[in-house]
Amino acid sequence: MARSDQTQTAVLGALSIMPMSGYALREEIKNTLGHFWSESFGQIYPALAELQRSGLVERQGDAGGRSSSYVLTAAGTVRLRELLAEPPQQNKPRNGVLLRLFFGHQLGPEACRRLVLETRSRAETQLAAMRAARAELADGNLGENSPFALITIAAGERSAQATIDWANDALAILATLDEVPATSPLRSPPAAAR
Amino acid sequence: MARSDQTQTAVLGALSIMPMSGYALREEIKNTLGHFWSESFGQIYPALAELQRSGLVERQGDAGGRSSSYVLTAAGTVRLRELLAEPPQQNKPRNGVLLRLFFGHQLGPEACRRLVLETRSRAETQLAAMRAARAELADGNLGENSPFALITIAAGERSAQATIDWANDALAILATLDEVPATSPLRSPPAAAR
DNA sequence: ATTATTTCTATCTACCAGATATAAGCTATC
DNA sequence: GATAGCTTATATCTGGTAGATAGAAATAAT
Repeated sequence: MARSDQTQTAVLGALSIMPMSGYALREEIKNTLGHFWSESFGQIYPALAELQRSGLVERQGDAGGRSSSYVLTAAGTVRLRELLAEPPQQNKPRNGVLLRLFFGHQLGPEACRRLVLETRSRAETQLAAMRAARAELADGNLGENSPFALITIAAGERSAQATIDWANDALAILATLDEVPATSPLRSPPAAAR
Repeated sequence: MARSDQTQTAVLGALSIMPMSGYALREEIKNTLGHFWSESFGQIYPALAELQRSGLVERQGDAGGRSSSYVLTAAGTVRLRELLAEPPQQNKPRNGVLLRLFFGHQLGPEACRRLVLETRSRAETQLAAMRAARAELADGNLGENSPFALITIAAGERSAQATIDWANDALAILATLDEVPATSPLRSPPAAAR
């Protein structure tokens, strides 16, 4: 599955729920799929052009002018199912917090602590947002998509909770560090072992 | 923090542990930091060139020839601490599994189940790898870095466990779906609500 | 010694993320 | 009710990155 196909999948999927303009696509993806997916204009507009050329999508409303929205064609629906059936490609991990903590010996224990606390705080915010989304879903807004949306919300909750638990693990480990005064964090530490 | 600075941070950090060639850097980053960080040649070599120009890193061994390794200079160590102190930038989420499940109505319940099972299986593998890494760490390989490495391993464990728990949630939700026969997954479903 | 094969190192290209530009509606003030 | 300023909506542009590919050195095989 080529890289850009991933964007096509998201765009076709969103249009399968409701016709939208390119701008609206970005907004919807950000708001509804935001906690596990993201697209930028630079991906969406080329993808729409390509999809239109292939007849998977049609432009509706005053062309040339603005606020033209795109609609899924029958071929587009078929293509969407094909794309969804392909194996997902996982993106490369890049966790800036863990990178900093791995080199925590250079950064110093206090800064490490702050980093962990901030991360925990963000995770708590996300957990609250997921619970709110779950409550809103219970009011029955999404029709047939509801159980599937629930699955993605559950993922957000589990992930946020795991981050909170890990933060507490990390704080405990950092606390044991302080007991041994060891090297001052701002002076040159000895060359690392190995 | 510019984007390429992220790579500089990883490169300087790795070199702070031991001098290495560009190729070895890639290997080390993949093996040791692999579960939360990744770099490609296309990032590492330009970063090394830039770091050398700025005097943060020096080329050691037979220049011109091969197997030249890079060493951190004193200025490089200072720079590394600066970079580590900057706020981490979080990368955009792109979870292909959740994307597919969100549009599960188009994909069909059976394919969804398979997707979840595969994800759980991968998470179990990762959990085992993390536990092995923790055991190896207990044998005392990394010197002063040990507690920090432990923190990143704990993150891997928590994350893997969360994925496993979520997979079980998801399977339960999918099971309730089957009870209502609803629409056949391969025939055109009615337009989604909203 | 010479060729084949693997490993190590570096460059090159198509594509993406985010910033920036442009256009359309909306509000307020005269 | 006209016009200037402001906000929202839409599209393009550019620097930078990922992964593929090329090239060089060493090792192994014959």
